[in-house]
Amino acid sequence: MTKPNPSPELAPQLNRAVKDSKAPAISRAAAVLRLLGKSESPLGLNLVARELGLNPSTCLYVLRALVAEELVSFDPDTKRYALASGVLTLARGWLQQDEFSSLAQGPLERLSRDFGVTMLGVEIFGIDHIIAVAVAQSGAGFQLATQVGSRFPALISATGRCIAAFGGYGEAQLKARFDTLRWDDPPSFADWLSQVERTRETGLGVDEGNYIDGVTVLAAPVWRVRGRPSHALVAIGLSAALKRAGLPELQDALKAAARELTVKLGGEAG
Amino acid sequence: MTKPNPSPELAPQLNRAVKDSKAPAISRAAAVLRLLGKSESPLGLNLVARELGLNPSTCLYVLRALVAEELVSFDPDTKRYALASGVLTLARGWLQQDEFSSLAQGPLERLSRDFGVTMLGVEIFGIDHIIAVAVAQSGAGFQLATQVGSRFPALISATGRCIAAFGGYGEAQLKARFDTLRWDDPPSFADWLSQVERTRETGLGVDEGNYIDGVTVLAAPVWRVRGRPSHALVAIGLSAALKRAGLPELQDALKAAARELTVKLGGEAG
DNA sequence: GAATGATATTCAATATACAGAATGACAAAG
DNA sequence: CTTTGTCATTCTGTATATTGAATATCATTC
Repeated sequence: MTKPNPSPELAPQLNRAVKDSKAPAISRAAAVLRLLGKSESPLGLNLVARELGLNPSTCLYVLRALVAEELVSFDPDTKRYALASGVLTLARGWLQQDEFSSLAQGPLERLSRDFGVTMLGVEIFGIDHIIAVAVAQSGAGFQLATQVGSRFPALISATGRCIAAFGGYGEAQLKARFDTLRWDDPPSFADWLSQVERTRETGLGVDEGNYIDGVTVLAAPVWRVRGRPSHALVAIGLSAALKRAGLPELQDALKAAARELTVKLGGEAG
Repeated sequence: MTKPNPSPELAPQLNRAVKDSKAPAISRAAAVLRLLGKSESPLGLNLVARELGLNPSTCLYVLRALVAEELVSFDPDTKRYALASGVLTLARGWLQQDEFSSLAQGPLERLSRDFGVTMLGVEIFGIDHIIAVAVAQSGAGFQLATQVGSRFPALISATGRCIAAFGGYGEAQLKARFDTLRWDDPPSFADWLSQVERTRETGLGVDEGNYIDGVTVLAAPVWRVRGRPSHALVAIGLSAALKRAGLPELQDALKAAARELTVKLGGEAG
């Protein structure tokens, strides 16, 4: 007889992390922070505890400690917990240290302004995922808002073509990942592979409305070390607007910026 | 006989946090994250332990747990630890939830573009400090770079005039804080008070080269609830360039944007 | 190549963080 | 007004996270 399990839980993965760790409280704290970060609204103690499979008592102490560290805010009236701006201060420390994000910010803003597109600098974590580490919005017209810290599957959209083209992964491995992706208008694996091949030739990943309907995404790889790209520069704009703004010019400018960054980071393409 | 204390330490405050906490590991983890965030470069285990007054052994487990949670990165060759991009993902969760930062981003980008200035949205934490929670850079010309998460003393610069003007703090309290501030060109307390008075009349904080030589800063308060301002919109630009761009127009636009945000947040000035 | 000093890491005893039960606090339903 | 249910919080014994010493690893110097 197992216990009734009234709501879906993130417990299993957390339990694995807690087991064999010499500092389980930290795993729990991280899980709580992530849960609060995902949530739309502040959460009560029991909800957090249930969701993570924690003992409410333990969970209370975790939350109290996080509140004391100003990573979590607590509303005494509603007894609800939410992320506090302390997490921003941590993020700032990372941003300052990260060479890529520091170097990329300027070029991203220039491209964003010149072509009226949203620009991202992303860090590539193997074949698994990418994270937006620098953002520049055009400010004009529609905004395709993405925030720093946003996480995407590695093989999605234009960056995905770059990672597939230059990451040195086997076709079987790519296929397995590819099949898990969600697109507005999914390309066939064969089509996608030929686009990847094109990316290998041109040095530029292109996604024309596959990922998001009516939106064109371009991505140019950046190398910190030889081997596989560590980052990418990404341009995002409405397909119609991009044609007007001069797609070829943007493509060239994007590739040039990526090349320049690769040099500054001491890397080398290929 | 106390132990020799070869290097300055952050230990005391951490020890206080650890005492009486039911989750000391979390306090330690937070301290480690902050230390790594402040550091220019990756740090070794012993350095971290010494700086925080932790047992190296304990510190190792803390760092391992943080690495497992992808909040800290570890270079096996150099055995150095640094913040990892996981902290960005946490920050993103906060940004998404925070009503002010979501609502402010658009207006900030518009003002930044229209007037060629760096724009900040800051959250006010009483008389103690403020944190930049939204940033828009002009991209053109010199950049006065400030990152999301940056922390400043509450009473400094233009925002300081707003907080002093509308925070309802006593003069003695203000004086005490004021005396701790560092400016490029410090105003006298009397001068500063009269500027605060002006801010109370005009609804706009102005700092002309006090905080940073040659740089003018404007700040307009935003109210989430009646009482004292919860946030502010800040414009930063080279004094010379701002005069050319049309300072009065920027002042009006800034105040208008702040008023609009106050309404959207359901607040009320005063 | 041995010795020194600095690291990082493991290990075993013990102070204590944690789980579970019990108690308060509060709101909604009867 | 009482009951019922949910939620937050306190309390207590015990499994275990923490500690400090011991060990391992690696440069650096002699």
